[in-house]
Amino acid sequence: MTVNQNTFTGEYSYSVDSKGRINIPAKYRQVLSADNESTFVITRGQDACIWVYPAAAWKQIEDQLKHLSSLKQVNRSFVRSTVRHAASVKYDKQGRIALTPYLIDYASLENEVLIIGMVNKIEIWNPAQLEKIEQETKDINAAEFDELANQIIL
Amino acid sequence: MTVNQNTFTGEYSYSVDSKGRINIPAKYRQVLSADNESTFVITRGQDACIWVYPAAAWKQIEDQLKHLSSLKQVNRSFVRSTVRHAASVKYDKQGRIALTPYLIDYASLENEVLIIGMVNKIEIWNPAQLEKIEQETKDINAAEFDELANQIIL
DNA sequence: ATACATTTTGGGTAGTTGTGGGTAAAACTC
DNA sequence: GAGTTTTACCCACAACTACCCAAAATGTAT
Repeated sequence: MTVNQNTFTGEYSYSVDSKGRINIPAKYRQVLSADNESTFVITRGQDACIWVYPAAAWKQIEDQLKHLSSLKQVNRSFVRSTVRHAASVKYDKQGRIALTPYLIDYASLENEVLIIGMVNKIEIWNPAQLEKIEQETKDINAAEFDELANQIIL
Repeated sequence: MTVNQNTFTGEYSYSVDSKGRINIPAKYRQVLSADNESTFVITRGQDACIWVYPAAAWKQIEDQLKHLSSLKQVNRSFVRSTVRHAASVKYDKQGRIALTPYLIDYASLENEVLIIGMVNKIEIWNPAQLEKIEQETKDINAAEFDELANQIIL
């Protein structure tokens, strides 16, 4: 295969149907490696959006969480908050996954949504929410982007 | 089977019936490996909740406890508090397990409960109790959360 | 521009799941 | 040992989910 597997870029405008389902763009399904078995893990994003991981990538996160001892209070809280809203979802013959009511509510999704490739994961946004956040953080980001220049060479 | 065995994620709102029974979410039963023979071990959680382990995983915990020397007072207390209220329970044809009166009381369970996947185990909460604990520990955790998040790349 | 193929969207149906409750066997009490 | 309580197992129903079919929309090639 010529393209990078499990690597997502670009932006798509899709819709959530009355059953809470959403189509995974065909391009993303095509780059998903076979070992994921058509399965993604959806979870609560750090921003007001839904994060979608290839199942195999999420497994690595789980494996790390398994090594945190539950005797520590912080560890328990951390594992709980990370995993609590995660769900493993397989896409159907039409390429759709079912979102959970909680995540739809958390991301304030209505009919129209924006699907954005974030390299190793995918984000699902309410377009209005994204616009709002971009506006709010515009000034702050400008300064910090300079810092990043040290880490990433574009 | 395609998904990760004995690995639990997500959150479910279920109910405890008048006989003290609670349904194990179908997703959790499906990922339980065959060697557990439909059996979980329920025990007192570190927080005010019930911990539910796959039977095979609990066996490993017991093995670890065996290696704690009983000469130390702390060890004796710890072993006692961990094992004392543990019960092995097999789920019925409808997928329900019976909780013990002690554990129902310990976790202050009423009709409505929250079942949370914690990767290698399951937690059963009174929603109000969880909310309370999360509030109490929010500030304490903030700093350590960041540390953990840096180690585990989401 | 037209025909063909792929992709997205909408909806129907059969099977699964969660919940309540009934009954018989087992355990416990006096 | 008889009566009472508890436990284990079974059936039934309502709500939900997964799966399938089909139409609409979009993209591609000639």
